Amino acid sequence: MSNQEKKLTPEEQLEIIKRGAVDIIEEEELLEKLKRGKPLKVKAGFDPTAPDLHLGHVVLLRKLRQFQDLGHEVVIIIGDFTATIGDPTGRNETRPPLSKEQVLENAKTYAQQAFKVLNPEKTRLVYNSTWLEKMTARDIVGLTSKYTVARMLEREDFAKRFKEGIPIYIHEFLYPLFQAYDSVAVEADVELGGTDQLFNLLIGRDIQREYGQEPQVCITMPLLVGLDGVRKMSKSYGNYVGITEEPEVMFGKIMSISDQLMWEWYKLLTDFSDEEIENLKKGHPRDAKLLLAYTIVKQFHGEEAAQRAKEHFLKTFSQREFPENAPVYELPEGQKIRLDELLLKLKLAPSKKEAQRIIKGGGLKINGQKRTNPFEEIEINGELKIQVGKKKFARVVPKKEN
RNA sequence: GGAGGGGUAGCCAAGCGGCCAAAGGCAGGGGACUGUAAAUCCCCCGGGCUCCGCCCUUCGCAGGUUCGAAUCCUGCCCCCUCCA
Repeated sequence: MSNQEKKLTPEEQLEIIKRGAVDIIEEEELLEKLKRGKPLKVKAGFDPTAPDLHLGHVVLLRKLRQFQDLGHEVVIIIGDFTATIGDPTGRNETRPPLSKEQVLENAKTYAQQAFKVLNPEKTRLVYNSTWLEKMTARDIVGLTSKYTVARMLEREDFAKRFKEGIPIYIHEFLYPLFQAYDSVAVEADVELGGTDQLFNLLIGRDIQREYGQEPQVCITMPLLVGLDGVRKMSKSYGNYVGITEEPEVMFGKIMSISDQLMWEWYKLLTDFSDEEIENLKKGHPRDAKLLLAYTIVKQFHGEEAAQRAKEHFLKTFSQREFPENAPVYELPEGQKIRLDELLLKLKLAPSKKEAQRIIKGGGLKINGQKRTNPFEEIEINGELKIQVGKKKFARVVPKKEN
């Protein structure tokens, strides 16, 4: 992504902003705002309950970065107030409210990660507790009196639950209102979110109007589908690629996505133009995927690391070489150990039972040789290159006794 | 406040006195095929024991009945629906 600021006409800016976006409400309003020539305040909210950003967040961050490159200001709202109250949906009971310290800590690492995409100089970080915590009961009543239950129930999720008699808690109505109030507090010109946020973003418009402000323009970005190819990328589904993950890991994860998904990722996570993508589609999908992985890893770890990760990948998986960076374990020379116990010890299996299953199933190779008897004993008297399945490796070296 | 339904392995969901470590599905793991893709096929999927068998822990929690309980009884906790 280029760093330089471009002076573009409002129409040209709009073209860039529209790229990849699902909804823009309203487009004319956005153009109007752009025409004024003043930097816009572009708001996006982040939930500081989990401190790790993944590629799903990056879709949004990239769009924000585009705004910055067009000369606008990004306001990141850290939802620390909501985080200390707990999860609104009531489904994840196991998400305990976070302490103030935790939230601040998370927010810090959050920002650090976000700045791998965003320009720090054009980013303002604000905590919504700053204003939400100061609200009195009277203020809250004031806020809630500006919206109706009927309108709340327009939200698909609420409507469905209402119809099916699944409980909706009162405070769940409060969350969208608080988020909307954030827009009032920062006087947002534009708010960005995932498509699942559309409803909440729209409430922001209404509430801003109620508070005498010009309504924000709402822009939604597609939700990035995760590694499983089905559900949206989320840490809790385990189908994510964290942006702080090791280059090799990141590369490998990206290589494992389906071909179908790959094109979506190209659109949402890279700067390749539509024509370039069309061209790639004509080649071998594997090569396109290698380029995708390389491009994304480069974004977060730099060119050199990306190159290294690619080579590592090719060696290990295409040429099936044993990776040099496999974890090394020392075991006393001469020790005899059963294969299932060895796997357990090397953390290549969660239990002895599982280790036995893997071995019986033909999933263990030692120095390139398949071993299928879990009860076989092996003597440690030389380096062992252990491979479990396709992805797990470890190296055992004998440790001489003194 | 009243009536009814339910809590089973990571999730969904059968089972309703022994043959239940508990059907089936999903997720997951291993193998084959490949491009560590998808699709497909095969195997596995609580833990432990050198293991064609045995032992331990598990069916909301705590007790009880029984030779024997996820299944029956009692109490408790939690969830849901309908009525008020």
